[in-house]
Amino acid sequence: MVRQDPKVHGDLTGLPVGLMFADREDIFNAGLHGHKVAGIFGTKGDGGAFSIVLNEGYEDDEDMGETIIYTGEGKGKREGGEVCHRMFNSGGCLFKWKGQVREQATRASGHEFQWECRSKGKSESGISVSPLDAPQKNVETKYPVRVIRGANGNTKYSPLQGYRYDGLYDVEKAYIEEGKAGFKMCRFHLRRAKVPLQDPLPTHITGEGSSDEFWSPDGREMLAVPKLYNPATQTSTVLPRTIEQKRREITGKRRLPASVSFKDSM
DNA sequence: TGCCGGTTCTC
DNA sequence: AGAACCGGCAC
Repeated sequence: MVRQDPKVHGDLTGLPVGLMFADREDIFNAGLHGHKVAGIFGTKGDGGAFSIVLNEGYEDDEDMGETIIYTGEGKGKREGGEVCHRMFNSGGCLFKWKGQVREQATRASGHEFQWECRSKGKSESGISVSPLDAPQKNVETKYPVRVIRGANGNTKYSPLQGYRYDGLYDVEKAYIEEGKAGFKMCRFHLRRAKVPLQDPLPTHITGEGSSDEFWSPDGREMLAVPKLYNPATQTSTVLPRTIEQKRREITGKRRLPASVSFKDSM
């Protein structure tokens, strides 16, 4: 298997906008994103992040298509020096504390532990965000980041299954702010890059996700069915019919707000 | 939904 | 060694 170097700023050859991936492993094997779990790949030393995966890991995320507010994890130190921070798959309720993940996670379901963390971990000096501060470097270097959206997202810009490469975004701002769970969070304002000229952002026709028409990756026509990339063969194929059914199942489980209307999605 | 094993990267 | 927007399966 030929895996492209993920430590490249910008597009990768043969991986156009709109291309779908089955899971994080395929994204990794293609070289589009250099981590199998983490959402941000790249460090300050790399000149900034190379790519990010947007998959609704944090409740503070806001995805507006052309613009994105991406929320990295906040981390703070308590007075005693213990480090506590919010875990990515937590729904904002679980915490990791001095390696005692499970036990503390259970305790963290109560308000007391949350308060203990948030109240003691506020000082700016106590905030450690590496490597989540990588996008701050992108603001300086102007390097865009590759954005991959996952199906856990809850907007009309999210794929209905798997993951999709949505092209390059510029990092306009990067700062630290207190998130909804009371932690200092790294927040990045992303805007879809104009240069180089990119294919249109793949978007559902309806806000309900009842249609799966995406823009084609190479042209300007609409595709009835998106293409799935196989890193092993380095080929992309139209998704088979059986997955079409699965897609409908996923569609039924989507948590799109009732306020989303057809008009909103245009 | 919750628990837990596993992989890759960076320090 | 520690941390990260997985993935799978049990309950």
